[in-house]
Amino acid sequence: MAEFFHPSRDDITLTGVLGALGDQTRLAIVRRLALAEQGLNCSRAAAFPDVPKSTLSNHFRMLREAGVVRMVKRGVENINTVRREDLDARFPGLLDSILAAATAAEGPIPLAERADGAA
Amino acid sequence: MAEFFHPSRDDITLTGVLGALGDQTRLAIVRRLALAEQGLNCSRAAAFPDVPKSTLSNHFRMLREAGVVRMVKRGVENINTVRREDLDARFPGLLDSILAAATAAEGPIPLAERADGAA
DNA sequence: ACGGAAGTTCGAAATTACCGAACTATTGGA
DNA sequence: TCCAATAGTTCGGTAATTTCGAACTTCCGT
Repeated sequence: MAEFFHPSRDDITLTGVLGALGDQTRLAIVRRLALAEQGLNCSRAAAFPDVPKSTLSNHFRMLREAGVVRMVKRGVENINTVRREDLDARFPGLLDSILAAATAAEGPIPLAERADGAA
Repeated sequence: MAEFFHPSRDDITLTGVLGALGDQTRLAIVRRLALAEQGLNCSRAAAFPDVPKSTLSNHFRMLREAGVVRMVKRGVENINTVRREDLDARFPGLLDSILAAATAAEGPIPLAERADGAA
């Protein structure tokens, strides 16, 4: 399969980003990715037992096409990272304020859901 | 008609707010409302000739139910204001960073679209 | 080559958004 | 008081989007 499509930095739109993050599942994914240093595959970034994987695949595609997440194939898995530099360059402070708001309103990501595998 | 439903401050959700603002029309409405000192009726806040009024009515309802906008009946019109205090209390800095990102990425609201009637 | 792991794609069903038409409520004027 | 205009809402059908199970593809280890 060919590489994934990613919008260039200047093609990232504010409403696109807000819409992508305006969903519980996708926001949770991005929160986990933001915690991870080196990127996470889809299964680790989105370990929600109740959400079918086809739905999760769609969520990752939405995040990618909105310019929030970069996806790179590595073997059998896709490594996802938050496009922090691009987002910070285009919308300074936005991502941090959203992540801070998520933490303030909903608390830190529970340990059981931590992507780094820490117990 | 009864009063409009508004979520209490603590019932405002982050994904609700982001979803409400993740739309060109609704973000433009909120940008205008944020500029206005004393609130605007729907027609002034959303002077988009190409958007039907039933659609605009739905947009205002979404903004209201997400907790972004407060609506008060005054005579034949509804006065809309951004719920700035509630939003700032619940998600400090979020609204400002979104408005700043909108201005940075799309520029200031054009004079012809200014809600204060200034030429 | 086989089997498992990780995701994607497809298609149908469910949900949601859009918009024209009709309706309600309020105000100002004849 | 009655009429018309203004400002929005509601309703109903259609269009667009989202969801999700099943089948498929790709890659890696054995």
